Amino acid sequence: MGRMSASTERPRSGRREATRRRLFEAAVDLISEQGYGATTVDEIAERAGVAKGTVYYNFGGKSELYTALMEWGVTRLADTLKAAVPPSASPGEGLTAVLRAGVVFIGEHEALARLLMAEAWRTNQAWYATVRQIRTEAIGVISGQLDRLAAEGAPHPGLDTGLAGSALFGMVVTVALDWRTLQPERPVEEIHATLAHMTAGLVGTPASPPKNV
Amino acid sequence: MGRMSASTERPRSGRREATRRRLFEAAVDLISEQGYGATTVDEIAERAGVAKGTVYYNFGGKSELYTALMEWGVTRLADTLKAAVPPSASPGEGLTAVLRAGVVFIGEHEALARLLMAEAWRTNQAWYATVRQIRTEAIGVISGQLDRLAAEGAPHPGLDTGLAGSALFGMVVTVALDWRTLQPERPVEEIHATLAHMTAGLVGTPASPPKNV
DNA sequence: GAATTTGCACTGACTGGTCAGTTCAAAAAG
DNA sequence: CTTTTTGAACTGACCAGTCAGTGCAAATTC
Repeated sequence: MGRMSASTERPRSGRREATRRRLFEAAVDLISEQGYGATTVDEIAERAGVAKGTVYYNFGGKSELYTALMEWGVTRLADTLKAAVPPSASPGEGLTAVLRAGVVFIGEHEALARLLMAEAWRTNQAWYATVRQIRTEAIGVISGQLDRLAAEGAPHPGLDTGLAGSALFGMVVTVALDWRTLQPERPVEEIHATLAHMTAGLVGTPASPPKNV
Repeated sequence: MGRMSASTERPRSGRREATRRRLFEAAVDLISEQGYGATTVDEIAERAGVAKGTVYYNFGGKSELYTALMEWGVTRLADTLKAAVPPSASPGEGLTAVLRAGVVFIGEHEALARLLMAEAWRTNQAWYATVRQIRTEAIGVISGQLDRLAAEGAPHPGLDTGLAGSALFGMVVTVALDWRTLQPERPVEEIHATLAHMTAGLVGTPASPPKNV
């Protein structure tokens, strides 16, 4: 009658969790560089400092590792974006905050961002549904701010906020990756300033008075 | 020693050219769906209606075929964008025209666009330099219009047009692929209208807020 | 509290299939 | 005659996935 280790609880030692994370990190680096097909399980295991069998023990197979990796990564992104909007923020401030958070996140998780852009479009892969769903979640955070803007009677009431959200998402990721790739020494602020310039028309900045339509 | 003809191209027999194009088209479809690593040379040859040996006769190997394919594809995109701007167009019109051309191109060459997005960020591959260079060319067409806008004293004179060009590029590709993937039945005009909405602030449209179609 | 059991987490040599690339004789096209 | 394509057989490297075995800490028993 010792401790009843209920089936629901597993705070065991955290070892497994740590192993998984090391595998994720190794896989993100390698796959973002080489692509999924060109990256071998042996490589991933070696980089993670783990035996090959461990991959199969933890995930069941290469593609399952990859699916889990995507889920892990995109969830982190979505959570970061969600957390970036203070509840008190105005719609315009909220949008700006989300975009900035996106740029910062990508600056810090470059490999993951490359992966997201590269593999998100492979419609017939096993992981496609997962990636798509969580990606939509991330975009939803952006679209949410756009909805609030629209509700307040922003410059463009007829805007398709879903599509516009995905547009801004693509814009942020592309700009951020170009930044990391071509001019990594530039400060984040400059990147974000450019994005702010470009979305000024949407927000209807007081600086450049919106000409009402 | 075989003689090297001075010209880089050898259009002598149209047959070879036709074979190459069929191989390109087959390869684009298959690789965009499955990825490079998962697509076999046998598959490509079969889809193209050609013998396996023909691939090796024409390209020398799988990776060379792929590099040539990339070059072929990205060049077509860049050329299309360049051709989309009428010499007489105002900067604002020019920008709108380029964005529309991008959306249309992607609508018509979906597989190619997927492939381009997937491989554009794989910095250490053999074909990276090629893709990057021509991608820059494509973005340059957009940035060129932005430069003209800036010269005319558009709303945001301090804008980094290079970065902004890549932002718009990413926006167009992302929106267009989302469109093809999630709501392919929507007419192009709606997609383009959303983009026009979003760039209205850049162009500083005094008289042409795009009407809903 | 020592001895034993349980089972989780991990290991790494091994296997069986897959596929890029080779080769070449011969047919078709030009 | 030359260029291009065919088709099929062959090889050898490579790699996803397997599985019998190790180590270890907590739980259980005596």
